[in-house]
Amino acid sequence: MLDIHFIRENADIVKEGAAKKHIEVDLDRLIKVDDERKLLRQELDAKKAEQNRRSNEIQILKDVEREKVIEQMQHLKSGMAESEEKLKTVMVEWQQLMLTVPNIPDMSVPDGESDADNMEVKKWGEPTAFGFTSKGHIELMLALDMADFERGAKVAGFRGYFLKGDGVLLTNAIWQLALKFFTAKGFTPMIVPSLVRREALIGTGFLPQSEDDLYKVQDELYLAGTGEVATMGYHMDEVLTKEELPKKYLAFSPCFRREIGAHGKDVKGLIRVHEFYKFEQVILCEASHEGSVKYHEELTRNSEEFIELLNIPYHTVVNCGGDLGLGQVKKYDIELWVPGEQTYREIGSASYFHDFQTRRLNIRYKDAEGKLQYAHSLNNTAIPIPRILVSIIENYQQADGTIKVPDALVPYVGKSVIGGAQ
RNA sequence: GGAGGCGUGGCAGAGUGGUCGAAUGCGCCAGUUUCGAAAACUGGUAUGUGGGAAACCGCAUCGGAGGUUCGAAUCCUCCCGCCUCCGCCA
Repeated sequence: MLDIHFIRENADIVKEGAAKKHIEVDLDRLIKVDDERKLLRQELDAKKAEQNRRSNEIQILKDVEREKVIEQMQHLKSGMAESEEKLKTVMVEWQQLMLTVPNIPDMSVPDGESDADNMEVKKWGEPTAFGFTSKGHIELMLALDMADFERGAKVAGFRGYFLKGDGVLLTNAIWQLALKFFTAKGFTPMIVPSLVRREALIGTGFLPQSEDDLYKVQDELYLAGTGEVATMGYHMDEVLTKEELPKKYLAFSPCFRREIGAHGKDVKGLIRVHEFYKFEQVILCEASHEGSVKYHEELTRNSEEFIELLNIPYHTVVNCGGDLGLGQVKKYDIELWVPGEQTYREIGSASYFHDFQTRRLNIRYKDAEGKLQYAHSLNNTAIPIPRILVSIIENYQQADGTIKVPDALVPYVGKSVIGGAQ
């Protein structure tokens, strides 16, 4: 959410930003509704002031005088009820409109409509070359009994999967390495809820826009698509001290995505699934653009380093305006080489939000002057399971169908090759 | 799932219909004192919002949303959360 004062004073900038993101927003309507809101508010405040004044008089008055004033007050009251009703209607629309106003993308964000327009900013390693005919991760994993997709579909439906045997060992090894790596970077590990209330999803900017992407369960609870939701909700309605910032969390959680708009995409394998597990980096920092930019680069670099540790070719792209979410100011995607598809596939997204999320979540801190400020927030994937398995398995496959274990993972897997003679 | 209790400022804790935005204590900030500090004393210490150049003034906020009343922290309803006991359970 943006500050209404900011929106009013910078309507043109906000409109340009929305256009760059290809998000429709009716700012003129919002400003008109806001005018009405202010006017009604002032009217009502004046009436309440009158009411307060007269109520105090009533205490002192006696008998007939008192009865007279009370009668007058009853009149005033019915007039107020009308104003309140009007204001309530206006506020409903005001709230709805406010939630649709996107954050403004950074100047450095390129124009474009979709992920096809994202621009490469960094490339690391060369696409893996094989001296043999390489296989896809599905074939490899099935042959090594690391996963089961047929039974996955039988039990869990479309996009269901089981991880098995060395698939689980490999997963566990990645988690161990991630914990060690990211905690060494100063992140506090947390296991966070996936089952969350609506407030946390509105606060992070997933609702009301993306209702269709979320699983909703009974009792107005939702299954979050990322640990970011609960981790940001953690400090909801809190006032932090300047000294405890930045807060750096490494959140682990199961993640659930309906992938409603993705029917027919990535129908097989572990690239796109409804249920997965993710370590997520989340940062809350002081309210400065320079600080946000600094931490954004840091978050991105952390993930790049982790991938370099696994020694998988990747590139980093800066997302174009049309590929940015409502609250995001700027976003980098890190994409790993997938030999089976001869392309890079996203394994993580690093974004910063300025105070867009913290305004909605009411997360503040006291600055050096003792003034309350909304903190800034950022997040980036640390590592997603099982998607990361795709790139590891495909890039590390060997001619005999076995899979070499990346050096960094060997201590945690307990062997250097998956498959073949043990 | 059943029964009961509770939710007040940074914290502790009064307040059960009328100058209550809220006693008191602690904490915090400033001053006096001191070579300096501690102690003591004095004063100040919520947030949001509207108006105003400012001083200042209005409105709102005692978990949240409604309601009763001229007037609600206080009474009523629903919701959320916490605690205790019983039941169930990994």
